[in-house]
Amino acid sequence: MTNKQIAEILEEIGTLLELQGDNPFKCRAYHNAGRIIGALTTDVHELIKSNELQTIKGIGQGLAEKLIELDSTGKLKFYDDLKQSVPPGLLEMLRIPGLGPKRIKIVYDRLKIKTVSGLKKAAEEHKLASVSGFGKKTEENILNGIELLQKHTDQHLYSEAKLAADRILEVIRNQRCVIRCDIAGSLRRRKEVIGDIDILASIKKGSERTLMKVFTTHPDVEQIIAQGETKSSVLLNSGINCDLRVIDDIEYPFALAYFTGNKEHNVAMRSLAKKYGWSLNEYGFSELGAEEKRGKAKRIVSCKTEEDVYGALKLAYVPPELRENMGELEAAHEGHIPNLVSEEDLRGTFHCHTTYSDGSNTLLEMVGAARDLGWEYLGIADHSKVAAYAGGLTETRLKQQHKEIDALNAKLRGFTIFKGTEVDILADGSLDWSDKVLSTFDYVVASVHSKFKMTEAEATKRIIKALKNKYVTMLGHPTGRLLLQREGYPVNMVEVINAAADYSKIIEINSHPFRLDLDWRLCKFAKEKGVKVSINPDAHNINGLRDVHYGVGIARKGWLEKRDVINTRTFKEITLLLDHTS
DNA sequence: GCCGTTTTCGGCCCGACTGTTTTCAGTCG
Repeated sequence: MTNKQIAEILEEIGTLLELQGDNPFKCRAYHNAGRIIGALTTDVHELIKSNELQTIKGIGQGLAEKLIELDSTGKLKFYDDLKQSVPPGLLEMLRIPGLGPKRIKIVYDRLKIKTVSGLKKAAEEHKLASVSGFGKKTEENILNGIELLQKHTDQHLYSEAKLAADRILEVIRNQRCVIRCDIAGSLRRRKEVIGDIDILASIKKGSERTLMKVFTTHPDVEQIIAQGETKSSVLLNSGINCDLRVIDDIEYPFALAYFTGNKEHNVAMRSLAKKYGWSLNEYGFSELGAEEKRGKAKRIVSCKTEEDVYGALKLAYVPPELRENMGELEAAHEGHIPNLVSEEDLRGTFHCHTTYSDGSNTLLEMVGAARDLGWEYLGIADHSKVAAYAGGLTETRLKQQHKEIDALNAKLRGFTIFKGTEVDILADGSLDWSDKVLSTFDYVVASVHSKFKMTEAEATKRIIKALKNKYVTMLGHPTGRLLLQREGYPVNMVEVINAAADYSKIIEINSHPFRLDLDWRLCKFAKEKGVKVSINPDAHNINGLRDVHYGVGIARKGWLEKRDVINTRTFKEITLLLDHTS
């Protein structure tokens, strides 16, 4: 059993105990343990073998015993019993914003409601308001919450979908009958949020059934939705739908382009083909007017790769990320496709938390992980003092952290740790650190973490006031939608970016879900205004560092060129950029 | 559940907000 699987079980135990109304500190102990195990770099199995499990802070005797049972038998009786006693629908109900374990327990105990649909019905029939502690407004909020939940239920983060898809792809690719195989669809275009996974494979003739069998019996498959010779659909245990399509190799580049999309890009490609007197579909180019049926139309242009398909239309290759019919075809025609940011370009990142505040890895561990990624620097930005919920630093702790950073920097060769902070922008737009404290940082990320129900004008004013502070380098998670399935505060990003340009501030982009489409447009506008962006994962552990690869910065690289992103510059240039804080 | 200890039991993160109450509980970050 992997650490990640163990971590998920511990987290779930914590949640189930909450739903049972167990001691909140006990619940927290399980959640803590889950987080800790999830961030470990050593396998739990190894720790058990070397008898070191209980040396980890947060793992005591009780948890150690459970982990040993889990490790040796692959099962945990305590967990299985717990699952039996809590209806699975209650876990689903927890995902409704504004509804927590206490109130779920109340509706379950009093009204015997154990599913989201049951809850919805009860709210619609105003049965909830009769329960003490519930009122009209709560009913409305629950209904709104359910609507929001259902709207996003079929959406998945790029990072999660990519991991799930890679596991399938690896198996398919290794089949002897497979000639070529790729991820297509929105996942290939690296959309921040995707609906389902599309996989395309070309195979040797006659092996369709074999491959479909391999696909539908993959260990990650939870349910087969459809199984045919050219297309099969499954539901993965990650909750994501996955389609596999099989085609002849000669059609591969056309099919790959077709199934990658997006739709608007495909339409534009087809109308361009028309200008050359051709018709383009997922099987190839054919003479206009001769597109009776697949295989019958004469293939008039032979293409081995997607590059050939674009080339046939006198276009430079368009990277999947840009295929949105947002001007990329014109750019490809003129040979102006931008030099996009890639993972290899990243030299470091600025928004990282450690155990000094709410991170789950130590400074040293974070630095080690960054070096393993081949980076040249890491910026540490732990929370400021008002963020007590996130273990915000006191000035004493801050001094201690700076001392530790200085000592490490003195030892490290070819690597630099930057002293940063994620300072709270307080309700009135002032900052949570004094100018004196702010002057001790290499850079300052300023973020809003409180009073989310602001009007757009209030939020914008608050942020712009913070940007005026001469010590602020960067605006943290700017678009104000902090969490999955939860509304944040509206911000007038046009005004904010204009202010960022006026005060030469950097705008951070990162992988917070459901605000990423906004970030994409934001990046484009920022570029036009000459505002630099910084690709930051808002990492809370060493695994989070890698999220930068999945985050908007890379995922939706869009028109972002290397020169527009500070993290991709050489170390020397970054220090220059940071200089304006001093 | 864990942790730390003046060692076997008491404390465990806190402030804002909301909607329900009539002084507070639940939820959130």
